[in-house]
Amino acid sequence: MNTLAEENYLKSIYHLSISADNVSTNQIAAALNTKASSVTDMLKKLAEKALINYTRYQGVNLTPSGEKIAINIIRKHRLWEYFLVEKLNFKWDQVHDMAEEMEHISSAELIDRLDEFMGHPRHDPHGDPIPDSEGRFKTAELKPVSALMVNQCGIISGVRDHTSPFLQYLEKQQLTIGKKITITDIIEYDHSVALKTDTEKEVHISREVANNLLIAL
Amino acid sequence: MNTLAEENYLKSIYHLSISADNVSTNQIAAALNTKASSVTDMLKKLAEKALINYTRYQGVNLTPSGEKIAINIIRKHRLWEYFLVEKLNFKWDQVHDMAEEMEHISSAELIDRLDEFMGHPRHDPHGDPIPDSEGRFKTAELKPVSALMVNQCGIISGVRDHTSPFLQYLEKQQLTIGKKITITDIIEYDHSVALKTDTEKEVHISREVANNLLIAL
DNA sequence: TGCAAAATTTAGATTAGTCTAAATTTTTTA
DNA sequence: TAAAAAATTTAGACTAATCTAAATTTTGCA
Repeated sequence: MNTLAEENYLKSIYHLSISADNVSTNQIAAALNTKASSVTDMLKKLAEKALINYTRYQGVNLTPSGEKIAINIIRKHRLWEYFLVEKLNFKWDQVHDMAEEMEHISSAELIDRLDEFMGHPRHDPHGDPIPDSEGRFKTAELKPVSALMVNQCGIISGVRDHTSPFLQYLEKQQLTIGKKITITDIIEYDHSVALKTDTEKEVHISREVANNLLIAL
Repeated sequence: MNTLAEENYLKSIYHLSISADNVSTNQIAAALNTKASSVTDMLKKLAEKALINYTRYQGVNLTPSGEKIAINIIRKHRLWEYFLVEKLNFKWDQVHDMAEEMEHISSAELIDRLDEFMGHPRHDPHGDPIPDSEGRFKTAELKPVSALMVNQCGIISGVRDHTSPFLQYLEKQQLTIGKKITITDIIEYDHSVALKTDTEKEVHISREVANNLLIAL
């Protein structure tokens, strides 16, 4: 198997690959809170193991086997997050660090049984899709609230920012996964958005929040 | 916090301390499948951290803070084993290696909630007591079946051997935790034991099995 | 298009944990 | 009770992962 460090690199490369074809050394260093020189060393090792395609100075991308490993770690992370929230009653802003440790538990049998125990959930507490045991999953077409127009409505289905402060703020405003919202006004001046929930609650959110809150139409 | 290696050393020292006051370098090396020289190095580090009392050539024992850490790891191990058997339907002979990884998940809050989720179980699937969040637990006074006399009865409450083959054998003979048994005969020649379960099933076990099967009277 | 800035890699160290082989201490036993 | 055997420690080396500082390559913009 792979070391903990290797797994974390693969996971980071996977996440960074979403928005770019090739991932740079510095991007990885920033994501993992480490130095570029350390990243270079590890990239050589991962390339040696054929988990990434790496050309000096040109950035990297995952090979199919590297991607498979990355997706499996993400599957484990999201299933454990679901477990922590649904079974152990943690809040959605509390579970990330714990899942960060638990995602490295190796047994595939364990994770498949956990999946079954929870009824094969499709999404983690933040709305991110949970890959199945074959690594398959579909990313829903989500839009930020900031992309909607007045009177449009949709269901809160994901977040772009997974940090505690943001999640706690959403929780306080009752803007949680599954809630239906309707845009009531868009303030030209600062691009902030007024909206109401299905319980007729009126909420006013900043442009930044509207950008990080994702909607399924 | 402590590293994974440190935690494993403390746990091993704790387990070995049950049957001896001081634990030797070689005993630890055998338990951890490593070399005596590696153990010496680690003992110096643990002594430096005041987790063990160590005098060169004289073996070691845990300090109160070392013992506290060891018991906490054992608590986590046993709670996860219980989870795996009771919630994920693993057999009692399948869970050791998984729990060996899971015992290093650090969050105390997580383990306390897991404990609560499962209704504060007192014993793991092998009958071993689960320490509470303060590290308290009582070891029941258990006797090996080999210490009983004909017509004595008792409840199967623990095992001395935790290996898969032994546990699988017991399972096949329906000699599992909680079963009530009565000694029907003791064969002088080889010290093997005949017994019957509460379902009137007759079983004949070797001296070795009788030694490793523990009973509460 | 050529040079400065930014990004990346290399070189050389460091730390944790491990190992083998040699040296030392303790224990056993003749 | 002294030598042999066993246990333990020390010395020196190795691997994984990291770091800083210096060297190299790429990029971008004047």
